[in-house]
Amino acid sequence: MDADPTTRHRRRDAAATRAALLHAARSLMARHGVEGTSTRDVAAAAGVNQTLVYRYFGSKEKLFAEAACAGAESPNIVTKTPLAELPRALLDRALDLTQAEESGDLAALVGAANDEHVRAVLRDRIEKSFGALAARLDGPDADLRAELVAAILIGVGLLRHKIGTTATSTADRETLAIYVDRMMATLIRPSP
Amino acid sequence: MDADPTTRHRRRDAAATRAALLHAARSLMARHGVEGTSTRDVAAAAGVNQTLVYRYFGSKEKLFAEAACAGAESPNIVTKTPLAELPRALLDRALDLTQAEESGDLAALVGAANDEHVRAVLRDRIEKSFGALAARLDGPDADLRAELVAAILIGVGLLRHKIGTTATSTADRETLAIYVDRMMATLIRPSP
Amino acid sequence: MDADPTTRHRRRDAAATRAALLHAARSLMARHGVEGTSTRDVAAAAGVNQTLVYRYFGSKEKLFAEAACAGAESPNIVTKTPLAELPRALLDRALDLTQAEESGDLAALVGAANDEHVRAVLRDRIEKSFGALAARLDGPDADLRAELVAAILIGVGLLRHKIGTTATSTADRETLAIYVDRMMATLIRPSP
Amino acid sequence: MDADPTTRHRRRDAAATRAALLHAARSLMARHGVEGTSTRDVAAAAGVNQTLVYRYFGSKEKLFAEAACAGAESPNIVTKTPLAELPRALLDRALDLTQAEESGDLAALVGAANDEHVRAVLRDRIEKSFGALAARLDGPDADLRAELVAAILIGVGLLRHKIGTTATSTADRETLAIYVDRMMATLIRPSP
DNA sequence: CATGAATGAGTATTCATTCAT
DNA sequence: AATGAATGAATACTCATTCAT
Repeated sequence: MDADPTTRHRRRDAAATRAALLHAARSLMARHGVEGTSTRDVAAAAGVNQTLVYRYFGSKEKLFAEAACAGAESPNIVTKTPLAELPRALLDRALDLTQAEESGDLAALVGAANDEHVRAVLRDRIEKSFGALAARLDGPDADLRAELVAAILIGVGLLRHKIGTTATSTADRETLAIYVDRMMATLIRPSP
Repeated sequence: MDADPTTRHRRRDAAATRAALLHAARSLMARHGVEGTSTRDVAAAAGVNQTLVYRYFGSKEKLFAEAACAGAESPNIVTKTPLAELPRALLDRALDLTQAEESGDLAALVGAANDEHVRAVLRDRIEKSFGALAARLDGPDADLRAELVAAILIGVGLLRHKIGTTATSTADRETLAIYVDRMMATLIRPSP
Repeated sequence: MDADPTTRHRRRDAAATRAALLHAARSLMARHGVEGTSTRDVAAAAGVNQTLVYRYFGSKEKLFAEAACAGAESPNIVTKTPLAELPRALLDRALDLTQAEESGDLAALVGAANDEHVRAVLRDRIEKSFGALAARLDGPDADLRAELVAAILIGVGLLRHKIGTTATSTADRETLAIYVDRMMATLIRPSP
Repeated sequence: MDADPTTRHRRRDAAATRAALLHAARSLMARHGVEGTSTRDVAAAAGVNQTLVYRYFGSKEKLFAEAACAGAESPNIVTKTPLAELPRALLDRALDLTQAEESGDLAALVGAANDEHVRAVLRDRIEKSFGALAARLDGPDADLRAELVAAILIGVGLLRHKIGTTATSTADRETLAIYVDRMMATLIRPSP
């Protein structure tokens, strides 16, 4: 598919270039934050020319804003998983770094959200995803309780993958799941 | 006696200048992250000349590393508060923005930790503070459970003060305390 | 076709820009030394944007190192000129300031060599150029005698063009040639 | 002489501090040039406070200008040494690095003379020292011939101590003296 | 006499961004 | 569609210099 004789310069089509830039942006953003990542870094990681950032996204800020939303299109976990299994499902997703880089890990994005645009995108994204969870919760303060589920994921994800405190980083997933499940259960079950 | 308008040069008080720089660094770091804050910004916020950053701290990185440590000297809450009252005490401290800026709010620091030096300082700080809590916990995985207490504070703090999701930002403190208390209780009480 | 006043951006000619920067660097370096010349000065003298120094050379040091090399590609004088005529030929070249600025005058470079990188380049350059002369000399200490030929050119060049002592600066070239010829003759002729 | 009980802060008297600064300035200037040496470097090398540069010399430029003249007060070599022995005497002085740093080696100063003030001082110094030699020379162009004696010292000194070309750096002094003697002889003897 | 505190202008270097091809 | 050339504003950091004690 690279041998199309009509393309000379064009190894990748536009869509692939865009996607490569978004992927690189997400990955670098998780590690170094928005301000700590240059458009040159992103372009280099994507293997394309720096100016294509501007061709496809208009500005650095817009690139990162779009990078922060992309991947949020699969909130199926939140809406489809039986509530009893939800904590474990969410934890698995949060701890799967590969998927995290692909689809934009919540904790990584929160940790990188020092840019107001990114923050706005992220706010919307969280409210939409966990708003869907709130709709499934009985009892009072459903919105708040749903957001607190997100808070746990964010806190655990940051300690494990960004700060790297010993216990949280080295705990095996099963052990971690026990405590996360207990914490989230207090939020998901209707108040006693 | 500080308002004498005839002085062109600032009051010559090394300790006060250092402290002003640290305070400004902590405040800006919480809002814009380390990479998003310039030494000029810090100096301007502190009302002192930019070069004093270098006179007193040697480099931007060292300034922020020290800013991330400072304030950790009061872990009395963690060690002295009765366990039953600890969740509320920790939450109060985390939500008190004034004190947060003074003494280095945990969530704010985590959100700004895109710099490896800052991360290292923060890791040590968390492990020391919450290691002291772990020592008070009965049952297995005390270290992990203590760190998860920190995770909750970080998650809630970031949602409320940095991302600003609606429910968490607007919840009154009493309501928030109910759920935080329940979550933390599952960690603090010996496992059933 | 270079004088079109409607172009805001300079003519896009990478080779010309590089060359202009090298030329400016050599010229300023001769007058103010490496440490005394800023990249802004160089860019301004070349009429180009300062950042192009970094695009084309990577750093100030590399710019000046390359400036110190360039021009050494014409050691034909040393290898081709009959030995009897060599002193005059070398003197003419050393006193021709126009050519000196173009191709990197020996004395000027030596006078500017307070940077270790520049010194290294210059050392190699002198050893190569005057090593070729040594190969043509009969008798003992050929290498040393060849380098002493260079020493004379350096000493005379510095006194005449940099320090500006009266006699050496105002002497006409013919008179100077008499004495330089005598001095060099003692080096070039096989020892008696 | 340090135990005077009436001095508290004053380890060195004013004259000693001045001298220490001049000594340090000369030494650093020879190695890194004027522009490459900061007043802080000088003060540190002299073991005194940086501001004393301004107390004693008024400015960096004046410090270095004075450093460039100091030490020139012993032109006895030029005036007293029998002409036949002069080349060797001058060479010995030029190659004695210890004395060079103390009294301001000619070549080192020339190599550092990228500052106009320093150049002016140096010009005067050379013209005075070697003007005294000119007065002893018979025949035409005495001034020029005397300056060319200086040129040889400068060229040899720079190659040997600053650039470090192999032959000149490694030659033993006796061998070097042979050729320097021959070169200078063509200048000192009345023209044939 | 000596020193630490403070300053503003400058340095090398990198950034996001635009132009021309 | 894609690329190299060019730009101006910013960044971290250093300098020579002055003030206050």
